[in-house]
Amino acid sequence: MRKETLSRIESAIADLNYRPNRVAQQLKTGQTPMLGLLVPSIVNPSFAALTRAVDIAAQEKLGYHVLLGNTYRNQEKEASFLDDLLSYGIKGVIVVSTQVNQPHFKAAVDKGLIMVNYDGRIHASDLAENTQIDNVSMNNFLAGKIACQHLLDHGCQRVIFATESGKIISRQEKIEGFMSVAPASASIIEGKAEIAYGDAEMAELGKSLAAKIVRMTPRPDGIVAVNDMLAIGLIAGLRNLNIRIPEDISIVGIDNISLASLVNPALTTIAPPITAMADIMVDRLIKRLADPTVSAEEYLFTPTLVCRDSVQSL
Amino acid sequence: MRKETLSRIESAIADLNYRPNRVAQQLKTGQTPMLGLLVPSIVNPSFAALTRAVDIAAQEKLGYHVLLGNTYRNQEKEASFLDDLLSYGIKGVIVVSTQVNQPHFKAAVDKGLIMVNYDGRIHASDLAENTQIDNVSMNNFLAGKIACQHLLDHGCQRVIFATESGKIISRQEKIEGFMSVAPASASIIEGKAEIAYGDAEMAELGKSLAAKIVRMTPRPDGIVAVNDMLAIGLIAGLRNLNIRIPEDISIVGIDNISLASLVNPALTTIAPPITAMADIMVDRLIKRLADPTVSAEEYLFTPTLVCRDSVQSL
DNA sequence: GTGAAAGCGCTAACAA
DNA sequence: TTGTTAGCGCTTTCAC
Repeated sequence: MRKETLSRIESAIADLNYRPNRVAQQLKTGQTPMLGLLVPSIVNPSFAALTRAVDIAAQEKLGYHVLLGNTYRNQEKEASFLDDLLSYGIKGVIVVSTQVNQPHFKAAVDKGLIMVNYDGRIHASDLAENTQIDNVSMNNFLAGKIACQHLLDHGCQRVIFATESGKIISRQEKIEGFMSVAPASASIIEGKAEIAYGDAEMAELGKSLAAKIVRMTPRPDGIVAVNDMLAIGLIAGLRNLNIRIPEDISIVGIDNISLASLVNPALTTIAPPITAMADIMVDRLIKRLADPTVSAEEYLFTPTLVCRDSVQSL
Repeated sequence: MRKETLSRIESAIADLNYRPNRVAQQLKTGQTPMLGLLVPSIVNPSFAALTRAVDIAAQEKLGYHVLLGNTYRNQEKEASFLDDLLSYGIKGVIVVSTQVNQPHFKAAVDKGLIMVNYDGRIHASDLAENTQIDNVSMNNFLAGKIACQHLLDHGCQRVIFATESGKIISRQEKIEGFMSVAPASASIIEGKAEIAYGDAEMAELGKSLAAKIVRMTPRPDGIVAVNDMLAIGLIAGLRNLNIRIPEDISIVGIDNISLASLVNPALTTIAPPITAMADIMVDRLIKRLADPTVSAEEYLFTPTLVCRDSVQSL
């Protein structure tokens, strides 16, 4: 166009203080720069950290905003959030720590939602084949294995795995990884948390498991906790019972939430690469939004050990 | 309408699997059931807790969704989020812990955004008069006063107030409340946190202040921390220096984040009534959205003491 | 290179 | 009580 025309337009824009109306834009094009993010509860520090990573990935590179949904592990809330996304014209959603092979998720996919599942709770292979949902998670087997191996390397003889009960796949895989290197005597200790979405229940469970652990004979000298919140509760509970950490018992968590560095002693843990994982999730969504024929895939990320002070030194 | 007509419509709805398109609805009516929420960082537990409270207030009662914006204390991000809200047609926003008398906020209000400020950083009186922004915060003076009084009641003789430096109004008021009941010898100890939006910097500051505190003569026996994260850092730092909490030094925080009950010893703190505060904020937004002539007001909420284990018993 | 017009899916006002 | 239509602000196609 002629630069004269351009400047005429630009002055009109300035004159009228014109801002394009995205709603009209969206009505016309069917596109909106938003993504949905469905988490059990934003108050859980590990979901908060993931939310930040997703927000940055979406916003920084693509100018997309993230519409957050808390499910509080309530199926109706899940279903209604998915419906709302669709009616807002938002077509991409990341679903966190939830079993996405349930009917309401399938229905949403059928209605056109592009979905990626983070930290899925069913076998990824089942997922991709049947449901066209991407799966992104850390290699949980490896996480359990690295954690256990670290304890063994630091002289632990009697290791156990502490977890909430319930057979979701990520827990199962962590346990298998743990068992793959643990001595035959190793055992699993578990209990049921009150509610499964909040922020403190997992730590409360840790406190109650601590009481069980001190009564074990022989007493364990190394614990892998299924996640950091549980590990933090374990530390608090064990210290209350006059167990020294790490002198008497070493503890390794999984997740590397920011709190891990703040507790006393600072928690040694296994860290998933959340920035990279968030990047991939947003990428996949954008890619499949642009071309819905792209098929779902599985992405497995390698976790790393973060050494702090909750494991006895050599 | 005739019930016959109604059923004809309903069967058509079912037939076509009809779902109203909110985007078109919004284009027509100019209304959308969404609110903006601008926080420094969702990873900070106290903002996460507030976000949950706002989400519940908006969703449960009104079916509104919340669009979350993280500013990371970056003015450009603030301004661009406000612009985005406007272009999405979202007209109500809650701005958290930010100085809303800055030009980009005023500009957004001029363009039609209805704003409420939570935990504002300027005098509420300045705000309401000039800018048509509601102000909702806890009575910070009272928080500081209650905290200090609790220490005195439990036999502390040499109390200090620990804070990040910088003269924002909420800090100032907490200090004034503290001073209103503290003995003349009481002092303020402060330091600069590295970054002001994250999750761990405040706790790091606490650790570094701990070193200063042990060197004070006479050594304090009671500390009010400006917020819980600082208090938690203080506890960690002081324990590393072999100070016993609460036997040697008692500590009171402010905020009552969920972590407060998890640290060792569990933190005694001052709790703002965030559910009630979130309810009022959403209410105000809805009310003023419906009738923009309603003028801005200030709401001051009374905090309560939550006793745990970080203050010596009598 | 520029301007005009149709239409996205809905609501609200009006006509039948 | 029911059916029709204009128009929200944009993008896209087409005519000029």
